[in-house]
Amino acid sequence: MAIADKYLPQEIESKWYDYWIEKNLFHSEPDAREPYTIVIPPPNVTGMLHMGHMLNNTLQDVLVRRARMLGKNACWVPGTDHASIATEAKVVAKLKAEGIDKSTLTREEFLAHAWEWKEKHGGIILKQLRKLGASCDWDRTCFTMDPERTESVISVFCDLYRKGKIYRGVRMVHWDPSAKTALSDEEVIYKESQGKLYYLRYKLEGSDRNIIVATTRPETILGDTAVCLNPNDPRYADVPEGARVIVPLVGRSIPIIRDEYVDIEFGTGALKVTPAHDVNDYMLGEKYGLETIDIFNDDGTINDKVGMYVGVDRFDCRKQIEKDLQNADLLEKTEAYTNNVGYSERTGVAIEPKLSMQWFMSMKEIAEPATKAVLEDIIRFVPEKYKNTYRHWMENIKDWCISRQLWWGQRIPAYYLPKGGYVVAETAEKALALAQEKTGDASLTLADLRQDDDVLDTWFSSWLWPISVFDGIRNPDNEQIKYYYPTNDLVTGPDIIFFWVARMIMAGYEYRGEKPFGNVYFTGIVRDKIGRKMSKQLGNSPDPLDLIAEYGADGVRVAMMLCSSAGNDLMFDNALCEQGRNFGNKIWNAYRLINGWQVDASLVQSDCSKQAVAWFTNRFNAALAEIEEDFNNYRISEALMVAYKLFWDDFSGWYLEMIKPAYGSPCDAATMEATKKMFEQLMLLLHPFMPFVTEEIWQDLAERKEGESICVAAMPKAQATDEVALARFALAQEVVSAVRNIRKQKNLPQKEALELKVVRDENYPAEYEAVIAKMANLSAVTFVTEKNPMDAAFIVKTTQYFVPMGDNIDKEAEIAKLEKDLAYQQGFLATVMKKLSNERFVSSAPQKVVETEYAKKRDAEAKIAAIEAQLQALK
RNA sequence: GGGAGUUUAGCUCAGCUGGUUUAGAGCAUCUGCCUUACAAGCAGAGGGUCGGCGGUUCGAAUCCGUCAACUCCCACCA
Repeated sequence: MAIADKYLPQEIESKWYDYWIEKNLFHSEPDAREPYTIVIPPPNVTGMLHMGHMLNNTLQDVLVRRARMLGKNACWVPGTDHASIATEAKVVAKLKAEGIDKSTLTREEFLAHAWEWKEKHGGIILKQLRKLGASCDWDRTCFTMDPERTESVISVFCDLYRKGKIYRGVRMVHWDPSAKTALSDEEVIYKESQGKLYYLRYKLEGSDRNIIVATTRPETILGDTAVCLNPNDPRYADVPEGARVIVPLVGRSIPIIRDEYVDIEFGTGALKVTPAHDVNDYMLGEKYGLETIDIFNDDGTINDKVGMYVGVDRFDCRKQIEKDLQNADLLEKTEAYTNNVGYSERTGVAIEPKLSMQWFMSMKEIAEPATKAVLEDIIRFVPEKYKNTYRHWMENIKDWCISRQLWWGQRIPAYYLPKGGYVVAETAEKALALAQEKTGDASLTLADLRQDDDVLDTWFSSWLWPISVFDGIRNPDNEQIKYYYPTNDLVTGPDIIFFWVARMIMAGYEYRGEKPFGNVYFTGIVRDKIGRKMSKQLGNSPDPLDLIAEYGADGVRVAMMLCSSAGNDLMFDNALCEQGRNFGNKIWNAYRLINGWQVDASLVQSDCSKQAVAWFTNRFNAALAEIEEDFNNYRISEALMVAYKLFWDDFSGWYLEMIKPAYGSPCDAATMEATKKMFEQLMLLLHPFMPFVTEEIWQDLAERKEGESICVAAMPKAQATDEVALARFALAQEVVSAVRNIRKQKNLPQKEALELKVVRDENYPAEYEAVIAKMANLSAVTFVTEKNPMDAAFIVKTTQYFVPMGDNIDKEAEIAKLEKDLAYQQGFLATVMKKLSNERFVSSAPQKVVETEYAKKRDAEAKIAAIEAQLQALK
């Protein structure tokens, strides 16, 4: 197979993905190896890949591919989430567009449409992940609403019910009038909204006096059942006990109550109490036995309880009431007011607090082991700062409203009896048996039972995900769950720490007695380059598939990794994709270079090549150690940057240039072999980041058998490095740079070989002389003892070097340069001396630190002496 | 209202338990090169009183206090 001249990622990427799938390289089954498991955060089944997914799944793939190459049995389980509210909303909208109203359909008819929609759009996102190179075990693809997962969810519901952890009751819940369902606390997003504060006149009965009440929601006066004053408010001290007021417009007489809950400072110190539509009012209502008047229909329009504004939407009603109050002279004034309003996370409409019958799960007890696990680092959060957030939420956890008034989802397995009461069971048949037992009526039939209409919160199925994907709920002792659980890493966004992460931990301890994962890596939010969150409305989010088409998946992956440090938001810029693609191009061309060399077996390896091989081997190991350390700390972008520089600067910029034969000349066998070996190692190292280009080259580097792949090749392990040798080589690199600099300044062509003279001392890297000679294009290196006035000079560490310039020397410029350097060295020496002349520093600083200061002093002094000698020679 | 975090070069970020040349990287910028692997490149250069002020210390980007700006989370007093 020949490598193409031009790097065209699109041409290799789909080829290798197909190969990996065909050879079943991502499939995992339990075996003797150590498992490495990740479960994917399941995206919405009908969703499309966005930049957040891109980031998240690239990270997971890097971790999984690396683990696989480290010899672990890597298993990445993919799947999708049924996303009940979001999906149901989409289906309702689609039906509406076709002229079908959901309310005209039966549950079964609606679900048929929903499944059809799911079949049509479902799983597109998983196809898109393949383009990215995601090495998921596709045979294991799960869906939160497939039969296995559904059965698990229902069995957990029944189990928790039997344990007394699930109960049903009327509570004030967050109501979404668009989706017409209750939501959990976590599904409400509070946003500052510009509104008005309305001052309404409530006429005191049997008096001319008005009590002025300030409210942001005048339409709720329809549901007012009291006005509350603070008992310590002197302004109302004269209002008699048992006094009543008239609700404006409505004309209803309601009592005045007194409670210290009311803030004297706010508004007029008088609060209208609407127990059906405000959480705090509800509590007051409970305390004082007030009537509750629910004035809204499920869709947020006014109902017929009061007989006014019937059928009017809540926001239209507010406007109308304002006018009507004004006309009736019951509106004292209005003023601008900013307050926090809750909105539905899914549909975006303003939440209505509403009293309703819902199912809840008590959380306090189940939260305890889960809190402990994170605080004691049994589960490690990366970055650690999220431990605080987690702890705070867990320690103040509230009961979870798990019922939703929707159809798309797992239907609650509660069955109501004809004469009241209900039973909970996994199946209708079991429910019937229970019902017969409970009522003592053996004649009951299935038709007599009515199943609860509600479905469960989507998170009530995804919280089981790390267990349910291995069937660990239904078959707790099966081989799969025993082998793969607990999983290793979870990669997700901090925005779902409560929705999902916390609850999975709780489910893990409740149903496995063990953590669900060892580490949680929290990604940041993908923003555009000026820091705005990427959103559809702003149109600032690139389509990941377009990016892949333009830059290749490897390039986009590199882009994502380059700008992501754990827990920090990342400013994404297309320029990063360019950088990623350029890196692929660099790798490609480096390979083309060595691939083009002829090997002459009779050639003896040059000194330069020998030195190059030894050095790069050393350098590679140093980088490898760094990368291992970075991975241990989940510093993925730093690991990539180390590998990037290793390949670009050290390997391509230095090593290849050192061993490169003259144009048209062959390479010796030893160097060629070593180079190919190193190239292969580099490909292995880079493979988790750039799976496609590395596979293409790896396949070409040697004869491979059918079915072999870099995916399952062994990752190199760091060997000991010789730091001293690396430091000595760095000196040689400095010499080369200095000579190049002289060339540049004197405008000398690269092709013209120069002579280098050295005042040799212990800091001259003689062992790399051949390298210096080749890289700086030197005709000869000679040793001298002093400077010739016609030489250009430079110093590396303490060693003086000269390049004869003939008549090309610019004395003034040389002097200026040397004097600048001298000033710097003198300044530096001064700071060192300041420390050393401080007695307290010498006596209290550690010996080692003092010694390095003395070493700096010696170096600086030697350098200054050398510069001064050169200056003198010039003058 | 409570809590957490951030602030280092034009941009994005490293800098881990204070001492390793008077602060690093990548990108961008500038200069010179179309040198037969790569112009998606090569060679070189410039660029920061580490948000402000104060303190601890022999020594502070690093620890403490304080102020400022920004971000996020939680709570939800109409």
